[in-house]
Amino acid sequence: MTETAVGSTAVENAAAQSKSQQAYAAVKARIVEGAYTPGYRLVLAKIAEDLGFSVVPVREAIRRLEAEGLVKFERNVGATVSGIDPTEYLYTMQTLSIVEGAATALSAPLIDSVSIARARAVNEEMRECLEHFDPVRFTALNQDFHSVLFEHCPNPHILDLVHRGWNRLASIRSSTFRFVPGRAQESVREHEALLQLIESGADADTIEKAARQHRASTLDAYLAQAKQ
Amino acid sequence: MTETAVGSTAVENAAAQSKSQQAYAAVKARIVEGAYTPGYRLVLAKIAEDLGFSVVPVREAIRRLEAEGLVKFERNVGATVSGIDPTEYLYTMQTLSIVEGAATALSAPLIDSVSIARARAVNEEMRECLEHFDPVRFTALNQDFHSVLFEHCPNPHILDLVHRGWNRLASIRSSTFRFVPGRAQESVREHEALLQLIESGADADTIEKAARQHRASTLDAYLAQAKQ
DNA sequence: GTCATAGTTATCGTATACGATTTCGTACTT
DNA sequence: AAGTACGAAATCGTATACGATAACTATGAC
Repeated sequence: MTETAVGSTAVENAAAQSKSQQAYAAVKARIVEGAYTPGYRLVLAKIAEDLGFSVVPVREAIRRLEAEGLVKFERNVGATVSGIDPTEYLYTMQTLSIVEGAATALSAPLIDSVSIARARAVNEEMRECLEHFDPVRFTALNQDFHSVLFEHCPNPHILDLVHRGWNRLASIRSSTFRFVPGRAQESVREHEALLQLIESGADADTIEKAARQHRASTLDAYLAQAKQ
Repeated sequence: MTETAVGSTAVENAAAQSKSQQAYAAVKARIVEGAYTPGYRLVLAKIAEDLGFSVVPVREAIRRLEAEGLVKFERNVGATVSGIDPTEYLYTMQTLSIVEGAATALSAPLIDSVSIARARAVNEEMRECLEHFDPVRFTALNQDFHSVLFEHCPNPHILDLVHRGWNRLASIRSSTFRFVPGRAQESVREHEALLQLIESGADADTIEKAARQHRASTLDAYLAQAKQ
């Protein structure tokens, strides 16, 4: 756990990968880790040289990242790590609130008490992170928390959408969007409340609303701050 | 309206497109129109020859289609139009019900009476299609109906997810999944009910549930039939 | 007759090469 | 001094080429 890049295709374990896949994983990792920040110019020839192979597989990798929204690829101009745009952030968060809400509701009936306990442990760690002020770890743990809940999610498509959203948010990590004061504490509290709802066997609709609101609240906190 | 391939990037108007984009549009169109049916083997060299250019842009196009789920691309084996799998159908429909539900709820407050009237007209055409038994046109009109409702959707990301779902369904059009007896009539009725909800200014949650159920019912009808 | 194995063919994956386009810098004009 | 026009450098887009891999076919053994 606590990996950086999220998604089924992120790191296929073997060495028997195509260079195209390797390039995809490498560039994606750099974006998600923050080595390539938004606006960063992705020069194909340079990346190819860095990785030690030609531009063709790199192009394919970039195209794939483009399809996932992590990269903007403009004809005859080049590729850049995509956007800080507040509007884009709003879109992403709103979409995430919907797909996370659905994923949580669909997963809830399938979560056993062991998973609940693990999720609770992760949430405790998050609480500790707050004291030591470790936002990077906090974010990673936050993904872990929800990943535990989604472990038995019956719909991989929805899970994939969640992961895409997370990666997209990760790509803009160091920007102004994250970490509204006080929001993190609230987030930990909401996690606990969500766990109790799941434990109590609350109906799907209630759980979905709670999970959705959990994400939406972070967005609201940002919007409220941005307004000032 | 009543286009075949749906999505923002489907048909960039000019001739000044990259061959990669042309290839993408061409192959996508063939899939969505049903010329390439599921399982169809996409031989890169052959497609390249058909279109009159080399394999490199075709590969990029295929990669993009892969990212959208329309194509399965296996290393050293090749690309095929992706799947009829009932499970896949279930995933897609379930995901669609969620994103369409959200898109409808988000759009509802922004829909004016003119759009409502247009949607209603489309729905009337659908009713007529039922009498002449024109399922292809019915499906196209169905997309038109919802497209009218989504015209002012404030979140393009969600709209994009809707379009991807539609394209995915279109790619399996001629299979056993569509057109459960009686479902089409019900669908037309549900459209009218949905319009009345929107007109009456019902709250977001009610509209979302109705829109979600509209898609879910089609899935349920299929599942019930498949069980027999 | 069926299975295993070797050889052939088809197709993929990637490198290299080069024309096309954009961008940047410099010199020239007003 | 500011703006424009030209030229050079950087970078992209695509074609071609070829080694690598998998699928297919045919031949032989049991």
